[in-house]
Amino acid sequence: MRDEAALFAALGDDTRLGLLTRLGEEPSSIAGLTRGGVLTRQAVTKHLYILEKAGLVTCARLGRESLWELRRQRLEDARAFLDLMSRRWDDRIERLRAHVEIS
Amino acid sequence: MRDEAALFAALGDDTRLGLLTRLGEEPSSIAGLTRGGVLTRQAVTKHLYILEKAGLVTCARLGRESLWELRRQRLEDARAFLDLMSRRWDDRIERLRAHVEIS
DNA sequence: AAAATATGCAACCTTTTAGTTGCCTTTTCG
DNA sequence: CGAAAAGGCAACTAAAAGGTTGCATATTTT
Repeated sequence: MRDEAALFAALGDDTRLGLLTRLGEEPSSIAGLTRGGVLTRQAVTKHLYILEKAGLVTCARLGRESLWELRRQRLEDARAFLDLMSRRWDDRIERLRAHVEIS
Repeated sequence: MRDEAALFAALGDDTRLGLLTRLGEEPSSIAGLTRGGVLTRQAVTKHLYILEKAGLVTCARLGRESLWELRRQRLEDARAFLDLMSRRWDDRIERLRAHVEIS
């Protein structure tokens, strides 16, 4: 279960969140993601690899360019984990409250 | 809106996820969190500060010890952000599908 | 008051991370 | 074919992250 850390770590960077947001609009190539930004192509590439390793994006080669696409499922995974933590906390509060009411 | 990166970055570490999980069970002191682990007290302290800066925990001094507690709300914030991204992606897919059906 | 417990602060070290530059390969297009 | 466009790979740098040790301070506890 604790491979979630890598997932959150991948999300924990401004640049990468920006890339994810753009990929959320539409799949894009490295050159496309680089255009208009301040980073070099290689910097973008490295971030994409990190996102890929975390399972947040996939890449498909298409001729001379590679199309990167968001993997919604992985966002869901992260969300589920946070849900679980929240729920556990709520349960604990509930148990506490119940215990107080008894005594 | 893009202070979410710091939030996810705080979540993106095994040790911190572990601490959060323990704090999800019950509030605890630094010494308490250190006992039974492999890290030094100072390492734990640093992680707690990072979590605090990200808004994920709060600290209340109690005599000679400090009680750290999970802030459920902040988990919710992270979840909401992921929700938003997922939803945007879905909407886009939906738009695409609709467009294809028309043509 | 003295010993023990819980923490704070600061300096230091090592590994990762984020980015860069330079050069080489693969595709496409005029 | 030859130039332009899109990428891959590797080496290098600076800064941040994760940890440690050592020492000082505040609170209990006996």
